[in-house]
Amino acid sequence: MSTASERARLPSIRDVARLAGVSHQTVSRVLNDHPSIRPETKAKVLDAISVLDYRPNLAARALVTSKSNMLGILSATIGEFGPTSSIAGIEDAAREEGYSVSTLNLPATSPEAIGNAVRQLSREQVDGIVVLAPQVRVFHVLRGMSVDMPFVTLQTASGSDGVSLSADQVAGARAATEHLISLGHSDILHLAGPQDWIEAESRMRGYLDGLREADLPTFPPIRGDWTADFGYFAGKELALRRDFTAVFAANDLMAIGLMHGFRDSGIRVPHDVSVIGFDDIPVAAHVAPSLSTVHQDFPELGRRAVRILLAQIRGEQVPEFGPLQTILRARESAASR
Amino acid sequence: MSTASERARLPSIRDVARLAGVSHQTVSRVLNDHPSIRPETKAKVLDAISVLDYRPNLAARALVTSKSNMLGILSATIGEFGPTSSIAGIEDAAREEGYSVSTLNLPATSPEAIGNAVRQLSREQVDGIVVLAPQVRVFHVLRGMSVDMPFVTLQTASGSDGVSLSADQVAGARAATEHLISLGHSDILHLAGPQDWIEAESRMRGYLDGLREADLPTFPPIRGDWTADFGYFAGKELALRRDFTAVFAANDLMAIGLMHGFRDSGIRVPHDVSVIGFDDIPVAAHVAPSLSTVHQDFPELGRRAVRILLAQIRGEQVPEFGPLQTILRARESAASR
DNA sequence: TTGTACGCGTTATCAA
DNA sequence: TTGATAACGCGTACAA
Repeated sequence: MSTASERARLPSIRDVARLAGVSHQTVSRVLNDHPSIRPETKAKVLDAISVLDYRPNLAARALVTSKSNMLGILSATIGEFGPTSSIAGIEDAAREEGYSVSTLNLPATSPEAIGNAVRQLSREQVDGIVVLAPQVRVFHVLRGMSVDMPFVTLQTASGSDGVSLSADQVAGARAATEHLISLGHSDILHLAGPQDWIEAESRMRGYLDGLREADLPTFPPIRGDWTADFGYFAGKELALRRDFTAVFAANDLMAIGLMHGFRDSGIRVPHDVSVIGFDDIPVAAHVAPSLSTVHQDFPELGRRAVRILLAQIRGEQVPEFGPLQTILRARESAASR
Repeated sequence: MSTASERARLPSIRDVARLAGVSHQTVSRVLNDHPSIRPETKAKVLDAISVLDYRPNLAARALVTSKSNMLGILSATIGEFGPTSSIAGIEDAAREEGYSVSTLNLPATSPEAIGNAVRQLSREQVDGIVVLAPQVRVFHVLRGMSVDMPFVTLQTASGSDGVSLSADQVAGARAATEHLISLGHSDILHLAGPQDWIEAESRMRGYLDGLREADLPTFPPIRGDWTADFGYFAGKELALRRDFTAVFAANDLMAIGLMHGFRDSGIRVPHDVSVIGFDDIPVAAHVAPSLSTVHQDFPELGRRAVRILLAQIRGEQVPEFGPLQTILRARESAASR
């Protein structure tokens, strides 16, 4: 039985050097692919490394280089499908590039909380931060506090000149709206996301653009909170006014709740009212009626964010991505009048 | 405009010492709450710290203490609701205790992949690991390779003597089964999770226990993959045999897909067949018919894991938690015959 | 109660 | 191509 106190010290670069019969500095050069090193020396060193199962101490390396090979994720989402999928993409892409990932969930979106979070991440020496904080205010606070570190936001706020990217939410929302229009609907409501959310704004804009283009009347949006529960209550409320034949919900969860509310109020979807959502969550195709929605590739978004961030960190040319395509998935919940 | 090259060096412990007129060691003592230090000295130091906005360099600290104040999460799940919610709980609890969190998604469950992942985390000097790798084989590999670090698994494999915890899956599954029995069903199928998954085994055992207790016939389980798509195809298949009146699906996603498959086959839920799921995902209450299921508190699971892990790391008494309660949520999809 | 000297494991600099 | 030496910022041991 080995106890903690007996635990042997891990081999250091000097142990490797001793075994290989070189200086520790030569070992360091091998580790960092330094060009000028004789092949046979390199072989000896690599040999010693594998014999000792040596692994460089990342803390020591971070100390001297003041680079941690670590990326931070600053997240202000609770566990929704989209952001969660993007985070997986971020982590995978980062690991592929040899970076580890430190995740931090914002407890609040107050400027102080954001400041603390960034400071914490900076204390951890992360080389860059990916921000998944879809609230507009987080975005502004971040810009205001002049973070001394490269960072990328996954959502594009309007008028942002910083580096950021996103799927083309506006186009997707517009496609959803146009789909409803093409089915013959002219009185289309929008069940929007919360006031402060960038995505909510984009999707609402797409909705407004679509209607305006078709010279159709717009309605003041209903402000939701992304949850299915809210959608349900909205459905019950909307059942009392019947001045519409279709609803575009800003996400699938609200759309599913909405259909439930309609169902409980005797409104049949799509017979009486058509519904379309956004995100294409895994159950969208399986609810009754199956939910028309707009698909987007969340993990790819995360991967792109990492590529941009790493380019910034390394001082390389920042890649230009076109907007990530969204795909309309027409299903049963939206039908012609 | 300040460029990277001009970026000032962050203040070090010596800068603080100089400003406070003490030695860097005294500053260190203040930072670590050393008992013997004169209040006025401490005040001077704290003052200097705030003037300089000094923050200790974590890499340097990690180097000298060989503790990183960082926890690792080893995850082998793709983005399902349960594990994702638990991860959020882990992160929050860890941050509250002053630990940062490094997440690593397993690309595969092969022994090599697991070994690499653990080594990577150990290179990062994490002080402990929370394992969310619900596959039995991951569990075994981990036990076999004698990890030189404290670790906790979120799932309890049968016969495990290591530290681990989980909600009482067996009891929950049994409650689900008994619910169906109490509704008058006697021919109850089980749509199980994948062979290798600990949760799948537990839920199946609960199913079997429930039926055996009631002296009812058991059926060979159908092995699914947790996805709604699989549930759908299972529904279409099962529609061809009508030797059952109820199905217990091992998770909500499969249950929802299953109901879809039944619907497409002309089988009405719950009129012809009752269905019950597991997990209580956010849409469960809103699909049609609303899905009976078993609720569990995933974030709390994560928090408990952190508490256990930290106790191990600190050499404290490891807290004993009772099994996390599961709660039956009876809804429309399961009805009496 | 405080300070000095040293070492943690690595990379950078300069000389050989 | 290689090696000696000096940092990096902090905590620990010991001395004052």
